Amino acid sequence: MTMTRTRSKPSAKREAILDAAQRLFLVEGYAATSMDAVAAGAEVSKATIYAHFEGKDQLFAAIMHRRCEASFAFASPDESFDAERTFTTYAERLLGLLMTPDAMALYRVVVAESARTPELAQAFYETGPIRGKAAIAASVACLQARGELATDIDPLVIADQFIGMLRAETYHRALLGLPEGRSVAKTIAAAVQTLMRAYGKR
Amino acid sequence: MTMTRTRSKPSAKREAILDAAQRLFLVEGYAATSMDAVAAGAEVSKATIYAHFEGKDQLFAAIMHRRCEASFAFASPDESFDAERTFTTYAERLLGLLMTPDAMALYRVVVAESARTPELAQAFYETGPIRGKAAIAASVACLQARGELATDIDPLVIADQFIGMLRAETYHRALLGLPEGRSVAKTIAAAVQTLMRAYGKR
DNA sequence: GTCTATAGAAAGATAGAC
DNA sequence: GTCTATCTTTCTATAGAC
Repeated sequence: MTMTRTRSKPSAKREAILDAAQRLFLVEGYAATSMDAVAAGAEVSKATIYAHFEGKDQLFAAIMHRRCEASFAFASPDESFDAERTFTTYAERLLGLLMTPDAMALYRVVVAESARTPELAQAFYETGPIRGKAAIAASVACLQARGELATDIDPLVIADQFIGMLRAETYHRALLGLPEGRSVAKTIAAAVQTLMRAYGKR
Repeated sequence: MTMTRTRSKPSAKREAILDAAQRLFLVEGYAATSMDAVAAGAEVSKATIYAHFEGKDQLFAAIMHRRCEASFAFASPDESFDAERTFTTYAERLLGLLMTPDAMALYRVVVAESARTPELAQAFYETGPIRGKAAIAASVACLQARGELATDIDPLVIADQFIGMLRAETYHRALLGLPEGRSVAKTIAAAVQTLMRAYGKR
């Protein structure tokens, strides 16, 4: 009752600040978001923000952690699926996540700040991409053990290549705010086909 | 002799401004680079910058065009190469280009600004990535015609997937400023192998 | 913890002389 | 075209009352 650790008590104001900051950072970007705007959005005074967070940097870091934790909670496909269906399911889930406006906006800001704030980029990479990749690699290893995929290739390499193909043209255009090129469905189908032709055992 | 079109006369001051701006934008990022800093770097007054460029936006756009034109001048591999060697050569040239600190810094800024300046992202995409992709797709079509690659696949799809695999983990980590994971050489070898296993005709 | 009010610095852009 | 000097705005951060 006497303790008041900053992190443990999610006061209403604190949550309001986080919500407003998330909305603004992801829509406007880091530099273009002012603390005044966050204060206005949270209907809170600026001084209150500084009572809860050390500064703009820390506030953004808090947002990023929150988003990554929420986003990359990644259910694996059913283990009874064959290789093709496993890949397809992963692809749909991954792109469904990555193509979210929020996820793309977060990624834009992380990329932009990575040159000046490597810790941020590292935290992002470890709570985000690495977990997705590990999940896919684990499934690949499982499929290899079952004899559905060739075994003379590192599961991590397959996972990287798969994610790379999924993040090619279609995702890339969306990230840059350009009109859609190839459809997501075609991108997925093509990536799955390539991996199956290269490493499938049927 | 009487004409003084802004673009045609590359005055020394103008070049100095562009050089200083390029260095600063790519190292510090767009937002973190002030016009004062550019002026100081170019040893020129701020007013002179505004005499040559409409504002910060236009200045950055000029930098980006200059870089893209210079970077993506992309020689195709020898036509006598087989598929494997063609892919490998492209991969080395492409990653040699993309992994340049300058190229990564430019890409970071373009990504960051794309949400607020779509024209910039579009100009980048068209002077940069699209040209690289078209060059690779053309070579793929040529290899298909020679019977070295399967013909039941769109050359553009192969080009996209190839670039995607090359830009996966290794490049991605570098972009985010993280320590190197897999080596560039291994990434290239693995991507070429996957494409050859899937679509090679030997 | 929360507010009002403001400090203090830095930014983008321009006026006017030469 | 180029400069010096300055305007105006906006930003992060804080002091001090409650």
